[in-house]
Amino acid sequence: MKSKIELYLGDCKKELMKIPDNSVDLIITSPPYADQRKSTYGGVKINEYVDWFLPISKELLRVLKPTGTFVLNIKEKVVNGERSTYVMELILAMRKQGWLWTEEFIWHKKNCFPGKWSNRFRDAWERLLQFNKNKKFNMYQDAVKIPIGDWAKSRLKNLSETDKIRYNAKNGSGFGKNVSNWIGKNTVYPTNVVHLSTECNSKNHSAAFPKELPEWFIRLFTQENDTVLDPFAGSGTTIEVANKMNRNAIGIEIISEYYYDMKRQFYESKCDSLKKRAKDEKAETARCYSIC
Amino acid sequence: MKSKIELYLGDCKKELMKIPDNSVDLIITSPPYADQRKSTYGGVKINEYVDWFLPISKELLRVLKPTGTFVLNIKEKVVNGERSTYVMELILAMRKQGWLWTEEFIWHKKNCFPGKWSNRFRDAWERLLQFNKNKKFNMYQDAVKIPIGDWAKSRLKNLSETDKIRYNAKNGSGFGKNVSNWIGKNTVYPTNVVHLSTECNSKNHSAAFPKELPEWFIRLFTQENDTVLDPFAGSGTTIEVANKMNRNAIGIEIISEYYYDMKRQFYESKCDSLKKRAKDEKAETARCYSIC
DNA sequence: CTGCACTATGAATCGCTAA
DNA sequence: GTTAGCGATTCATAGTGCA
Repeated sequence: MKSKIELYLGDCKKELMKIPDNSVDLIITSPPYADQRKSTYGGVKINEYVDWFLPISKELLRVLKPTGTFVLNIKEKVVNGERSTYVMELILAMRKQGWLWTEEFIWHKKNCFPGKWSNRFRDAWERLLQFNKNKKFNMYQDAVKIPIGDWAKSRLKNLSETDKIRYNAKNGSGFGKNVSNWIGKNTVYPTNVVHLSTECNSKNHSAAFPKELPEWFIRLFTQENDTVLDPFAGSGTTIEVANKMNRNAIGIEIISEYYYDMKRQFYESKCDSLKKRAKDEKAETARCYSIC
Repeated sequence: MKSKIELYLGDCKKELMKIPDNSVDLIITSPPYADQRKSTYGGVKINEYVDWFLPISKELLRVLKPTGTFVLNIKEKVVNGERSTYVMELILAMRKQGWLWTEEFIWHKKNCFPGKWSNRFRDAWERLLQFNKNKKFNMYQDAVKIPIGDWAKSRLKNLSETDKIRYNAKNGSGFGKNVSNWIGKNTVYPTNVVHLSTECNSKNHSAAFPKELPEWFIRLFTQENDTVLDPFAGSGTTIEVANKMNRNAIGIEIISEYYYDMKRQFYESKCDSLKKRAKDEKAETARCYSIC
């Protein structure tokens, strides 16, 4: 089964209406932040941001499967020397709308934007807000396990007698451990702090969304042939990653330049792979060209 | 000039009234989180938390100098599968009270609490909310610069693959115990993500945060002989650090056991230092003992 | 005094059972 | 219905003691 790509050109509030109820497994997106990227998106004003986003999140709530997850990458900007509060207000409003605010992951940016100000340091993190429809949702934790820390190598080399049996914490918390369970273990589960670099090679689009970010959440919250939606697709990072991971991808983009860039990109890559296959199989390449 | 320690036993809402207006340069504290530490602090209920805290923050606003800073360490817990929203509601309420919410630092905990659940990962971060009275406040950024350059570069070059995955940007976020050693070397300003371990002391009461945390903010927001206040002093980590850094320290603690522990601790250390000095100067030690 | 082995434990969370 | 208590689960770090 081949995974599909669907692209829509237009305002996502309207385009989302074309998507059926309960059909998407993961929504992951980085909407235009308030009052930023004015030159491209026209800029949503800070005090209008919540009102602007709520109709969209309402549609997202409709199209998401009950077991699905919505990951919202956002960070409030500084206004008049203060962090503005629209993100917090948005969370409160979305909960009233019916969303569950399950978790807040932190994206710790390794190489954050340079700069120096007298009253603040560089901003090295963004919010990755996890919303769900139900308390029960799909999560595939084993898909994102990471290598165990170096401490384990020396720690697990020689086990004491107490290590081999269950050790119960003395503080009465009921917490204990059995270190010997860790023998042979090479990987552990990550935490809610995601630690990635920003990408410098972003093309025209100003969003610095490294591929690893959607990749991590796609692995965590979907399986193959599931459907991933990015209602602010931009240059199409999420769509590209989802497709490579054999997930069906739906992208909506309001700016026609980005939309056509995506079309070209995914056509071309599809074309390339057809060409390659055709060559490999020594089949006629003409058919490929006619498709492209 | 010798730095002073003032300790108060009692509810900080009342004890704060003894402190004059505009007299404190830095407030740094970690109040009991909602519904946590029940065994010691009785536990403040989530839906009463904002109402409980606002009278305290009102007093804090009064005692803080116009150029001063308030750093609040807090993190919301999970309730019914959702992150609770009381911290966000507190921020919104404190802004109405007159506070400026200048910044949110992230404390990325190196050794977070273990555990495994089907629907979430371990929580590895806490909020460090920075509030101010005015847009202009004292900030001594040079005091917290961290090293970069040949040392960091060569260190980074030789990382193994697993190290690369797990590497926690020492160049952007960490800060060590001997920052003074690095003066003269290549240094860079840190970011708004701080990366520290929780402390694993085997003392009677667990310190809420590692010494490096108040140390960092005291360096960043105060100079010698400034005044640091911790209205939830607990075992006295902040007080101890402030005193060692030659800042005047004010601590308030409601639990008499902790209060008397602090008294004893700071008496003893004062006594120890007097003893030492007396020995060094070959003066009579009897005077010291009479003080203790 | 350095290095290694080993101990202790930390603002946790979920699901079940009992009242 | 609702709440309160208990068992199970888990990783990385600092501190201590000894060679």
